[in-house]
Amino acid sequence: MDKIAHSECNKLLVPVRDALDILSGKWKLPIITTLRFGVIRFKELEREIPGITAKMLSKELKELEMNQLVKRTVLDTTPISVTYELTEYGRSLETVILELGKWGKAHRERIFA
Amino acid sequence: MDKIAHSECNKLLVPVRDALDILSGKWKLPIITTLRFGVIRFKELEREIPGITAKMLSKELKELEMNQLVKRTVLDTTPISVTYELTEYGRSLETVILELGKWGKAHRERIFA
DNA sequence: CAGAATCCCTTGGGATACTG
DNA sequence: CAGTATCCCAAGGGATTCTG
Repeated sequence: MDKIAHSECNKLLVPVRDALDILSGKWKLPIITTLRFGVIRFKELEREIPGITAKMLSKELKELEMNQLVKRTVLDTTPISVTYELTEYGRSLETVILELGKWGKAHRERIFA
Repeated sequence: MDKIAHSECNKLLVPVRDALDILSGKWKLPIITTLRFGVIRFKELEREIPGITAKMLSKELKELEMNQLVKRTVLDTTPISVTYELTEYGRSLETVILELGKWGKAHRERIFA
């Protein structure tokens, strides 16, 4: 257990934390997976994700947009409507989510057995 | 956006959440990556992970042990010492952590550019 | 040494009401 | 419709003290 180990350890840890932060929280995952189905309006998202409040939805979408994972589009209707969709980049999360799901599925089977 | 979509969505979501829960929190990741270096005693872990308190270390190790990721061994010394190590199963997390790290690294480069 | 117990503060997130 | 503002509560986690 030396200092070298630590600095290498941290080099690994920081990006892992970055990825984890993006997926963390109660609602990021439901929002992302719902957006996999296409271009969806705010209200529609709110209805599709049981239990979420407008406040949380708005806040999480803003974060996802800042991370370039989601694209926000304002439509000039009356009243206005706003749509959200995954960016091409956002879809790159699919791999890592699938990997998490694979491990989680195996884990679940192992623990309940 | 129909009901079918939702039930399939949830089938995916639950295991992903399971995996995420295991990695979540401030200290699980540092603990796991530190344990990659071998069999380590409680106090030594506490020293190796800057900022962690005994309370948090104890609590997180207990959770990891419950999930069969970590093995706890009590040594009959005076005073007693307790060692922790990753189980073979615990090492299976490496793949998913690496996957997260890969995405996180690319993301970091994308955002700061 | 290896923790458990206690106290306290900060953060995540819910409920409700309001606005352009 | 698409949010924002405010208030509030529960959980996560830190500091300190205590024990076998």
